[in-house]
Amino acid sequence: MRRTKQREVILDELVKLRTHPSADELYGRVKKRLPRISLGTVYRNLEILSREGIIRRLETAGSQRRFDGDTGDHQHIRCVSCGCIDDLAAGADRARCDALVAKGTGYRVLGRRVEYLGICPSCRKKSGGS
Amino acid sequence: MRRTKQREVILDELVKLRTHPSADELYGRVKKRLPRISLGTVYRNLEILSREGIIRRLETAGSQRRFDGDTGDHQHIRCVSCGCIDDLAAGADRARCDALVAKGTGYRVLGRRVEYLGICPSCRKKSGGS
DNA sequence: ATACATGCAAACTTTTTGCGTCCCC
DNA sequence: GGGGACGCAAAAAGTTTGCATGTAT
Repeated sequence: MRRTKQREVILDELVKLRTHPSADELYGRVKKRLPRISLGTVYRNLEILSREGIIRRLETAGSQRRFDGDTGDHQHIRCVSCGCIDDLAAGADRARCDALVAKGTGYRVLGRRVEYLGICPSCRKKSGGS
Repeated sequence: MRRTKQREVILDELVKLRTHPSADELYGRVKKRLPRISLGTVYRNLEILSREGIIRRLETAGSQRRFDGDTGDHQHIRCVSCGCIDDLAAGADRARCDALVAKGTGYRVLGRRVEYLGICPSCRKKSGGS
């Protein structure tokens, strides 16, 4: 992967932002340092960096995709009112965990969303994966 | 809420589909029964029905929004290969639960995604909610 | 009768892509 | 020097909206 000024600044801004920005929030930040950068370049680099495992593409709801410069194992908590996303430490317990999360983040916890990820039976058949 | 043929057919198709369709998959189905219906009507009704709590708008990743005719408490499992989404019974345990889910669904379970939902401190301040 | 819903098309938002030029290795 | 990356602009893809007309209550 080639090292360009644009890629470097995009990564730098993403890592230091900690707010899980969307592509064009990040574009706004980066443009202050590289006024001639294009939004397409931001998208292309976010795509490449996440494919390489250097950043993480968040799988959250909402109309825009969000990105995270922290690839460590952690979950998120999202405000249903303003949509902001904060980090949560990796471990998690269950019912009583809500209280811990609330205490740790200051959020009023309304619920949690759990979605399993896997390979469905028909895709397993196609690719032969066990 | 007024009872129209369009709304009725959209709801009927969504409830019987069980595949968590996107708006335009549903549009395709509904159009077989009401050939003159427009995609805009499908979107408008999905919005109204979910606002009324009659259907559920799924908060999953992916570029398209998906809808669920089953509003009962349950989670989902999604195939990272083809993107299909299946239902999961409400309860869930943890590590050993992966095996149960795998056995129950036939999926190869790769992981789970947990995201808490709540009201962030700054929104709590604004609306005064405890 | 009238307020709400529909069909259609245009507008919007977010993301992707084609193309000619540029620059990192 | 060559291939990946860039900027720009157009295209895609998904969703929302304005408006004139239709229809459920």
